[in-house]
Amino acid sequence: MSHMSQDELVKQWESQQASMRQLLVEEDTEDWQRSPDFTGLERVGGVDLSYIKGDDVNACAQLVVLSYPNLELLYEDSQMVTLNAPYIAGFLAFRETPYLLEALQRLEKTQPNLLPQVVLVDGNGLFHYREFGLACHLGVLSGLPCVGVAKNLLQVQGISNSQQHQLQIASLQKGGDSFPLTAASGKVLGKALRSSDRSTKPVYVSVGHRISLETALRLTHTCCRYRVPEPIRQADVRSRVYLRLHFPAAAES
DNA sequence: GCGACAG
DNA sequence: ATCTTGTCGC
Repeated sequence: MSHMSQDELVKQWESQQASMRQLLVEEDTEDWQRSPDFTGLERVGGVDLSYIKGDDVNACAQLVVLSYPNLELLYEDSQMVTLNAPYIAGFLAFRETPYLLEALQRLEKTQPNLLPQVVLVDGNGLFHYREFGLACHLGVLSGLPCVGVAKNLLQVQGISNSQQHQLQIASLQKGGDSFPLTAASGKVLGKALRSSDRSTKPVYVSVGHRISLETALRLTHTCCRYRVPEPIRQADVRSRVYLRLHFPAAAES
């Protein structure tokens, strides 16, 4: 395994994505998802990894669980991890998923009553080269409903950061406004969402697993106090604080 | 060769 | 992802 070239590794990974892709569920499967006000939804998870500058292998994996709809912290877990896989665009999941899964498993083992009913993931879901981004990967392996929320546009399947795209962004008037991200095939892979009235730059929402795009969009919007939805923002903030606390010297060299 | 490249 | 201070506005 360690003698594999990056070329062979990528082929291996592509094949794994293709097989897991068949297990993906792109529709609502939960009762709360059908409710106009998400009645029955009480816990939303957020996951993220924070990195140390100039360090390719040490990172902090973070899971938070917030109450819904008040978005108050119910649970958090920070864990230093050693990364095995390199970052290659289109294969982020192979780098990060193992540690996010471990965090979910620790929670399931110790306080199963706090398991999130849906997880917001820092990265794309279906909006991906092969329609199987990090949020899909984590969703299929955990079995939990997942939503992908990316902060930057991934230019895939004919979708590009063109003048047309910029005009569409400019046309978003208020928080909750959105426009579809349509692949060359005609399939809508995700939506660009103006997440709050104050933010100009949209976030890119896509289906991870066991949720429809419309529901994913509505959920993401209702989780936004700022541009980045609160579960992901909290995971990001708290994992950074953890690194500062445990690796204060990591700011040198 | 040039531009893109989630995190 | 990470590097970083100030600045403008409410």
